[in-house]
Amino acid sequence: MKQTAAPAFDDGLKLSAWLPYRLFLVAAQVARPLERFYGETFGLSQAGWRILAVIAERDAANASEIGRACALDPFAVSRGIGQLTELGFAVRRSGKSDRRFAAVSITRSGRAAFNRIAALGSAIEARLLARLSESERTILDSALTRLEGESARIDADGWRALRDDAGAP
Amino acid sequence: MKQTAAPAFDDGLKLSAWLPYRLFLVAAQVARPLERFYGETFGLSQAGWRILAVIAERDAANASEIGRACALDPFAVSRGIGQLTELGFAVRRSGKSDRRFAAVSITRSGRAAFNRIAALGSAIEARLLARLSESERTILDSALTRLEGESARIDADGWRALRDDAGAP
DNA sequence: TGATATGCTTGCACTTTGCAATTAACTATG
DNA sequence: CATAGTTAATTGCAAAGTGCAAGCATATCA
Repeated sequence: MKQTAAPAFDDGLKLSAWLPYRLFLVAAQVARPLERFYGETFGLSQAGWRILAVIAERDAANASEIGRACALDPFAVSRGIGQLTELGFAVRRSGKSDRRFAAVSITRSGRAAFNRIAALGSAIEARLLARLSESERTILDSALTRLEGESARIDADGWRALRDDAGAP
Repeated sequence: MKQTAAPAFDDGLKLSAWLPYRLFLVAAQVARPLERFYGETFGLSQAGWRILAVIAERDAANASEIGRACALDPFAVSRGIGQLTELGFAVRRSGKSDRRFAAVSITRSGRAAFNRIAALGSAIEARLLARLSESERTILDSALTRLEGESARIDADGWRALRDDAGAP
């Protein structure tokens, strides 16, 4: 059968108006300059930065805690920690009671790097928040909390559950 | 110098409360099941899906229009179109007036695939929106419009501009 | 008719990712 | 106190994705 340009009707999904795409777009556009900065300056990957941010706020985390805190699978966490230790930004010591759990901590120079990256991160957030009113910020905050919960459920349920929602396409 | 676990103060950035990360998290969690679906079902990549969505709503787009519409660079667009044509979801014809511009159109089966993916996409969006009140949706919509604009500017300005904002870290 | 610019594509090196298999450490059981 | 089973983390490798230089076709200008 010859392939032809097809005139036809659509599901009404318009990419630029589809909520998940809009969220993605803001996140991606804003992440790019930051990523460039820590990539060029420290040779840090995205996963590395996320892990660095996690261990900057809790001391002696193990890999699965880190993974949970920044939505990375164990492989990515392991590699990210490897990168951070090579850069001298983190140290692994094996856990006290159970030595399967590596206790990962940030180093002095890791914290210095974190602070420099976080300063840019905060500047980005500030520029975004400057476009919102006080009440919009409050509403966005509480809405995002619910969206985080629902999106986690959607992810966990998988697409088969969605197909049933949608009336089995 | 020996690397040691470092007790110290921080920039206040907490990953889980940082707006860009929160937006990213929702977008990523929600994208995963959809990606799995179109990957397993059609062998489509993320870029492929975005392009498919774009050519589903405008007929005979050229590569740079597509790129602008879904935030992909020309390389990614070219490869994505390649994938779509291999799958029989799109056709390239060379443009009428200027033959450097290839006119890309969706095919009948491309539209069928789009409709099935879009049904899931709409189901996802519906589940997210169900967690918001009517007024929250309105506010989120208008807030996102401004955030999209600001994030595009942040991206365009690059990180050096941010450093100046932040007080030169 | 060059010379230059533009839109797009291709090839190639590099990085990231997904997954199976492995190691190491702990736990429960006969 | 073996030993079989579980859990946390790591490693190796193939596949997929990305970034960039160079290339090709077309168009425009001098």
